[in-house]
Amino acid sequence: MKFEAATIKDIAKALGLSTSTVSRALRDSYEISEATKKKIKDYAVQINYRPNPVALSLKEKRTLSIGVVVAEIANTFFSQVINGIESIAYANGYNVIITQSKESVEKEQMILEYLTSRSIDGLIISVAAETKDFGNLKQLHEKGLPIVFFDRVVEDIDTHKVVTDNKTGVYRATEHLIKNNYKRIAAIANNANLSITRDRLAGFQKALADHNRPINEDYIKYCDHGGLIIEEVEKAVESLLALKKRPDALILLADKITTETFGILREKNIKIPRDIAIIGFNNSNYTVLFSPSLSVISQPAFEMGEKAAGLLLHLIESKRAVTDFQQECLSPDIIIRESSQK
Amino acid sequence: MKFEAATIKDIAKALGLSTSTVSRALRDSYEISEATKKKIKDYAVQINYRPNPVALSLKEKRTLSIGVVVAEIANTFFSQVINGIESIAYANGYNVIITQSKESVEKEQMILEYLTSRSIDGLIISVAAETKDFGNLKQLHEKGLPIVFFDRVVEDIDTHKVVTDNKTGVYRATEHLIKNNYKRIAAIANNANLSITRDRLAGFQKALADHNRPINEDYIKYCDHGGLIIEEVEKAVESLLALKKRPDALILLADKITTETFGILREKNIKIPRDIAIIGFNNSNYTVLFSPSLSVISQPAFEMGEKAAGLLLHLIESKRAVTDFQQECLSPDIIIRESSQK
DNA sequence: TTTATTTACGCAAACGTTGCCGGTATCGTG
DNA sequence: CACGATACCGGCAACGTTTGCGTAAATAAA
Repeated sequence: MKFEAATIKDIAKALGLSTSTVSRALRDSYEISEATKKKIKDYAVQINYRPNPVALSLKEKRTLSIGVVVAEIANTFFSQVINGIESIAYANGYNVIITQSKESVEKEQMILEYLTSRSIDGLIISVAAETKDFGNLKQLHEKGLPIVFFDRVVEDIDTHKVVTDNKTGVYRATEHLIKNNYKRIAAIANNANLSITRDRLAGFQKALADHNRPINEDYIKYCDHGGLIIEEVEKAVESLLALKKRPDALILLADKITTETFGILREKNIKIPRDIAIIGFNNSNYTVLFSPSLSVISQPAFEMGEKAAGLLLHLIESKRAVTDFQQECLSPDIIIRESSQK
Repeated sequence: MKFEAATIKDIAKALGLSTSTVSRALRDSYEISEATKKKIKDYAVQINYRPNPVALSLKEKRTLSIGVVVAEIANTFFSQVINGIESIAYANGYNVIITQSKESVEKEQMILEYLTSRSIDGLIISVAAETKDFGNLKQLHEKGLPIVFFDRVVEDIDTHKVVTDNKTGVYRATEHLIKNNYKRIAAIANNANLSITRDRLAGFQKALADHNRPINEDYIKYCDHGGLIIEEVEKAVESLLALKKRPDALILLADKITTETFGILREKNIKIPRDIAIIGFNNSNYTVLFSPSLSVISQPAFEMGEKAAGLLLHLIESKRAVTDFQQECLSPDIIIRESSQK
């Protein structure tokens, strides 16, 4: 099954002209007479001619498309970021290729392989939870591929980054729990590799320290796949519940972990917030419909996408190598609902 | 900022060979001596050579990528379908370009313009709610672009289609409401243009008829943007609530409409299911966490994606024009929870 | 009328790759 | 020793497009 489209050659042949004349006419060159231009343009419309972007890319060495790698598009946070990216990209004539790593280092590697072998002009990425070795990303960056990180950034690659102020966000959320008189606050975090995990835990521990609470390592659990595997969340929750001094509040440091923990606690018939209070990261607008309604730390996802795309386009279109990289840090919203107050 | 990658020419020049020799060596042609092959391959590894897919595409007239158009990736149903598509596509060496129409006919048009101007080998699409005129899709199809429809299909374009058995699903859901003794059952549907709207309403009306219930047009409301605009859902709900004979049950015929109606009713402090029962399409796994938990019609989304991708790849790779098109019809799951029974 | 300038177009190369058609050694066979 | 066969490699064209350069004809200036 073939899908043959009209080319500039077809037009040239049909009209007895050269391809260069046709090309120039379509681009409104002054070198072509009005009469010829009209003839060519009319015929182009008639046969519904579209320039071949593949040929253009080969010649211009650019594809006018940018690659986006997220953990999972079903995650509301990421889909909102993508919406932000698209809004800027489309407005500037760029297309967006969306891909998901599913938190897998192998899949991420595959995706990068495909995206970067010259089919994108730049990359916006939030790295997979599993990934420890950023050698290939670093290599791509050194070779000159414009990269912007968002959310989960790689600290030792020097480029633009867009993040939420995770530390402050978690600090305030923890403080909220403390002020509501919760005594034993535990945290379930994403993979310890991730920048967001470090920042969020830092906020958690600082809040505890500032309020003279002990920091107990037993009260911090990790889900290495960001909650993508339900069992790891179950294991984390159960090990917390099994503690002799059982926590009376949980702070959940990743979107998927938040909703899954909620589901697990309901399943176990543990009353929220009476038995255990919870607050956690989440960008879904469904959480208000939960029972009890869920207190969340919500990130300015759309804005993050816009910012990241803006920075990337700037990188792509700047003639000379950029050396002055910025780290945008946006404030999260803390939305207090029923799940975190008695 | 440039991102220059190694080419076959670079290898040829460095080793004093011709590009054709290098090309053949890399593809393990018998015409090249083992010694030369080794030299070339070693050097290729050393400079991290990757074939340029853009050049390949131009030459081979195929891109090994397929385009996917959905209404909104944030919609769980669509993201599950995408996961299904990806699983099949990747396994067959194809890449997937994900795009969203946001139910807008203009955006859909733009996307199709980009995707089809020779940068994809085939298309999987669920059309936007707004779209009435399928002329361009039809044209693309006639020109030979392999297309597979899923979910929202276009009846008068003859190609493979993958759908849920919407009529039966809604029939059974409506029957469930009837059996639970609900008397005045209303429906809120998506745009009347859509195939799914027709099928779902058909199931609704047949169930009513089969149980000797009157079919009242006032009890059917439409949201032309599939619930993407919250106000249209509010308007639909309010006009139903304003009826002298107010409905005691709602059946919601689109994913987004379901969750939004739920939110609106809660906002209005209308008790579910005491005041009004609801059941509706939705694929999110959060609905079980709602209060009350939500009864839903859930579609086999992942499987739909797999099927659609399989059919598309078959279309793409078949040598001769395919004329025998099939319509796969998968059964939905009806999950009864608290929101639809007293 | 001759010369200079403009107008309007064609030719060819290039982007990176593959494949067809060659060609030149080297080898084996008679 | 002559011949064909084989092994190994290069040249060229092509995919669709743009662009620098060349050039003929048409027009303007002298």
